Amino acid sequence: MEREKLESIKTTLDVVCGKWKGIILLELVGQTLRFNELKKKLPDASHQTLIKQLKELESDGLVDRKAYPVVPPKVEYSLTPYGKELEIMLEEMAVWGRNHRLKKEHRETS
Amino acid sequence: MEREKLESIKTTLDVVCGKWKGIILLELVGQTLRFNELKKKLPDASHQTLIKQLKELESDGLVDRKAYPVVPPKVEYSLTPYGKELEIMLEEMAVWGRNHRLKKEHRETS
DNA sequence: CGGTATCCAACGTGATACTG
DNA sequence: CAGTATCACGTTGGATACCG
Repeated sequence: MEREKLESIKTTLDVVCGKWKGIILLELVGQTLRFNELKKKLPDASHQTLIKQLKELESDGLVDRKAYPVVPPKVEYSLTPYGKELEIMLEEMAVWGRNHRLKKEHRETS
Repeated sequence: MEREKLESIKTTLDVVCGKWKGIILLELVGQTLRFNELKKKLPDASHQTLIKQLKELESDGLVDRKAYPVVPPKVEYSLTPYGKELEIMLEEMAVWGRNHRLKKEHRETS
């Protein structure tokens, strides 16, 4: 197995492996959301965990943060062109995860 | 965004997000390895961290563990048919991760 | 050779309170 | 509304030592 491939996988996992990052990215596919809208979609994520993860995603170049100089503040998050390239991978993850849960249920009821 | 899709992504991340899991899975694509062989391929992973992660992957149904009743012990790890379905996703992760690193280097040298 | 048992440090997540 | 600061806590990964 080529060394570079291994590194690439680690890199991807590093970027995507926050408790809510996969979901954040998926929510942002195809739409721009304000912080509060995003928060409503992730009711189980705490306020500043969400902020932290958004900041990490931003500094990794996946998410674009646009702050409007108004009162009260308004901040919009969206995917960068680059973050959009993750969509294929997210789809694959969704497909596999669905099967995994079905299989798990099957194991537990058999 | 459909609720089920979000759950599916979380499920997948739960399974794949160990420090070495992605790499372990990738190494096992297409080949069966003994514990020691695997260990040699992951020189930076500690002995029982590796064991822990293998156990988790096993209980998640991704990895098959085959122990031969011989002395000294011989244990072989391989992907289950089910684990093999991850291959597509791993490939996508490798592709994206490669781009990510290239972009990062570009940012840092510009 | 492969695995277990403890114990510990580091990190990620979350609760709460406060700011502009 | 969005973000920061501080602190507490659980989980994860790793070091060490020991077993079959």
